[in-house]
Amino acid sequence: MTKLQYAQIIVDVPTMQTNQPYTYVVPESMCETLQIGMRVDVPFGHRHVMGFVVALQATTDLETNKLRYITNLLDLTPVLNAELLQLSDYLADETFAFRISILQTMLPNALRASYERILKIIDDVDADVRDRIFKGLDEIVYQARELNDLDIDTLTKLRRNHKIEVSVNVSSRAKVKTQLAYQVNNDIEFLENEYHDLGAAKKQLELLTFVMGHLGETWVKKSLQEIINVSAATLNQGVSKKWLKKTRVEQLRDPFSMITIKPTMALTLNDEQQNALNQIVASADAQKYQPFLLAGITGSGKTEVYLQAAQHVFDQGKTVLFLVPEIALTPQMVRRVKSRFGTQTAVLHSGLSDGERYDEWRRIERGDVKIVVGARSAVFAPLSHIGLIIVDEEHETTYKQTDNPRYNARDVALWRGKYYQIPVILGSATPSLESRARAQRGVYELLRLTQRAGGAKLPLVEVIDMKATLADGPETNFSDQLKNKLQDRLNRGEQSVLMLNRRGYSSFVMCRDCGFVPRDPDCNLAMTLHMDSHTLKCHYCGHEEPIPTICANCGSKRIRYYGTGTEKVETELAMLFPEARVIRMDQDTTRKKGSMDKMLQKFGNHEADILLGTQMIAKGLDFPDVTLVGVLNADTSLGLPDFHASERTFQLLTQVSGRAGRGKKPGEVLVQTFNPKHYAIAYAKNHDYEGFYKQEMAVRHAGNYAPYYYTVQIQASHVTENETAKQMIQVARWLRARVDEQVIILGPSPKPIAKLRNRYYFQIILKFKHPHELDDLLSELQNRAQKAKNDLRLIIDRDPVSFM
DNA sequence: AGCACGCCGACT
DNA sequence: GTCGGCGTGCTC
Repeated sequence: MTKLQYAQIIVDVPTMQTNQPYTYVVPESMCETLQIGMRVDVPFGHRHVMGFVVALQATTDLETNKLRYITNLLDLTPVLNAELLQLSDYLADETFAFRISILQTMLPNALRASYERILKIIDDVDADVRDRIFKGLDEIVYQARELNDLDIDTLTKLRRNHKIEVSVNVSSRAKVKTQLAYQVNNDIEFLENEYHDLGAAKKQLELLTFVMGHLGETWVKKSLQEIINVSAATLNQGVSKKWLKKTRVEQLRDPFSMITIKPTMALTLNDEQQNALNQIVASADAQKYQPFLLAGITGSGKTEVYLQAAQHVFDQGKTVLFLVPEIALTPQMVRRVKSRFGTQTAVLHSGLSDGERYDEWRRIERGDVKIVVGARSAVFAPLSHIGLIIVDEEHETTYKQTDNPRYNARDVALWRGKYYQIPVILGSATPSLESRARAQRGVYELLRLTQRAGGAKLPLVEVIDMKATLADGPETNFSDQLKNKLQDRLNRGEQSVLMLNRRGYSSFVMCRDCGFVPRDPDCNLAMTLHMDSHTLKCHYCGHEEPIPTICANCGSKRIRYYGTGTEKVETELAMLFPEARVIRMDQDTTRKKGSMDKMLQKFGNHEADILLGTQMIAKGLDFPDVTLVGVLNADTSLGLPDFHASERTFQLLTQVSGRAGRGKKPGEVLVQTFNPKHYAIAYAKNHDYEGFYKQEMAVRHAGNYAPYYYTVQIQASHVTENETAKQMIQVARWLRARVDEQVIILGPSPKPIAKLRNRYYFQIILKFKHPHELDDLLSELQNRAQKAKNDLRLIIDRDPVSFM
C-alpha cells in the first residue's frame, strides 16, 4: 500500500479565511497510528492549534518543501467517524457555518482544545519582570486571560527583542477519571510456588486462590473486595509478593446510578398503533430510508409505538437515536425509555457536567449503549449501526439552534436516517405545517393515531370571549366562568393549571371591543408597537403607520396596548382566592437548576392547588388530578409578528389542553380570548388538527409563506442604528440586483427586538421557491460581509423558526 | 484569532 | 532620522 503521508486538516481557527482544509505532512512515526477523524496539534502560522484530520492521501499538488509537519496526536482513536465527517460537510454548507464550528458542535465540550502558553526566558531580563511575572522561574505556563494589558505589553516587547520565547501547548481538555485496580500476575509457576510456600495465613490463601483462578485479569479494587472479602492490607501484601500489580482503570461517572427504575413490559397496542408499528418495522426490515410522520393526538400512545419499534431494531442488533425537545420537560418520557431498556440507555441532557457528558459520549462511542435519548445536540451521538431514529414532538422549535451553527436537529436526523437507510419517525400531536405538507406530497409516510390509548376522552374545551367580560366590568385577567370553575376545583380539592401565554414579549395593539389587531397591508402580519416613534411597524417589510385611535374594523375607540406579566396575574389570583396555594413557574422562578423539578414534585404531591406558569407548563406534564386547565390569554401568540403565529397558537392550545383529564376524572379546558372566532382557536377547541392544517395551508399559500416558499433571514447588527440601516439597505440592493424576480426580498426592517446588548438589529427576509437556489449568493454575501471592515455583524439563518 | 508586514505622524 | 500607530493580509 502506498504511504498516506499527507493529511488534510481543518484547523481550530473559526474565520472565513481559514475555513478550508490545510495540508500537512504526516511524520514517519505517526504513519501507523494516524487516522481520519483524530484531533492533532499542528503548527499554524506562528503558533500551534488543534486540528481535525479529515482526509489522508499519498500525494499532494502543493510544493512539498513548504508543508509543515503534524506535531502531535491528541487522540488514540478517532473522535469522529466517516459518517459524521461527511455530515459536517453537509451541515457547514446548509447553515453557512465554519467547518470547524460544526466539528466542535458535534463533540462534547471536553474534547475542545485547551491552549496554554509557555513563556521561557532565553536572555537577561530585568529583575522586576523575572520576580513578578516569572516568579523567579525561567519558564512559566499561563492562560491567555490571566495577565493584564500592561504585562502583555511588556512581554510582547521582550519577545520582539528575543529575550523571551513563547510557545503554545495544545492539549485535550478531557480528563478521564480513574480508579484503583489490580492486575493479576499470569505466571502460573510462580504462583504455584507461592501457594506451596504459603503458611497458615487464611486471608492470603483466599486471595491467592482467587488470583490463580484469574490469571492476567484486571480487577477493580471495589469489585474484587465484593467477591472475596479481603482487606486493603491483604491486597497490599499481595502486591508486595508480586501476585498482583497496582494499576488504574478508567472510571465512568454515572449520574443516574442512584436512580432505580422498575422494569416495564411492552403494552398491548390498539389497531392504529399496531398498523403504525407494522409499517415502521417493515421499512426497518427492508433497510430503506423512510421518514414517517406519526401524527397522534395527545395521549394516543405514540411513545409505545416508539418503544416497540426500538425493540424490533435492537433485536436486529442495531441501535436507536431518540430525540426529545427538552429533557427537563419530558422526565416521564426518559423514565419510560430507561425502564424499558435499562442500563443500555444513555441520556444526554443539559444538566450534565462536561465530564459526565463526555463519559456518556464515550459509553456511546464504545458501543456500550443501545439507545441514546437526548435533546438537540444528541443528534450527533456517535452511535454506529443506527437502525431507527425517533424525533418526538417534531414541531418543536427547540430543535433549531438559535446561535451558530444554526442547525435543525430534525433535519440532521433525517440526514443520518438517509445515510443509514433506515426509518425515521417524526412524532407529534400537532405536526409542523412543513412536515404535514411533506406527508401530503408523499415525501413522508403519514401514520395517524386518532384515539386516546386506554379509552380516555379528550377534554372538553370551552372558549371564553373576554370582550364580554371587559365590556361590563373592570379590567381583569379572570372571566366569571374561570373564577367559578377555579372555586369549584378548590372546593373539591382538585388541581388546576393556569397558563399565561407570554410568547412574544413585543407588544401590539388590539381592539377591546372586537379583538381586531392591526395588520400590515402587504404581509398580513400583526404589527409591533413602537413607543419611541409612536408607530406600528411590520417587521418583515418595514411598513410603518401611526397608532390608530379608532378601530379599523368596528370603529370603537377602545384600542389598547396588550401585554400582561405573571406577577400581575399572581397578585390578582391571590386577591381572588386568598386560600389557594399557588406555584408560579416562569423563567424567573425556574432559573436555578433543579428548581423546576422541585416545583413539579410539590405540585404532584398536592402541596399546591394551582400551577400558574408560562408556555413551559404546556408540554409533557402528566398529573392525573388536574381537572381544569385555564389559558388566560390565548391572543398573545396570535399577535406575534411572525407567519408562524397561528400555528404556534394552535400547537400551544392543543398541548396545554392535553394536560387536563389524564387520570380517571374528566378534564375541562377554558380558553380566554378576544378572538373567539379565530380559526387557530376554533380548531384547537375541536381538537381538529387536520382542519387547522387545511385552513392554515390556504393562508400560507395566499401570503407566499412556508411551506410554499423557503425562507432565509439575514440579520445584521451594528453599534449605531443609522449604520445598521445604511449597510442593510446596501445589502438589500446588492441582493436585488442579483436574484431573479421570482425571489421575494422583504426589508430591511428593524427586528421586533431592535436593540440588544448595545447593538441595533435589522433584518432582511428572502423568500424563494427552490431550496438551494440562493446558496452561492448567500455564501458570497457572507464572504463580503466578513471582508468589509465596517463593524457590521451579519448572520444568515436558513428556515428561521422565529423572527424575534 | 493572532501576528507580521507596511506605510504615515511625534519624538530623542 | 527612528519609534510605534493600527489598516491589511496570511497562516498548509
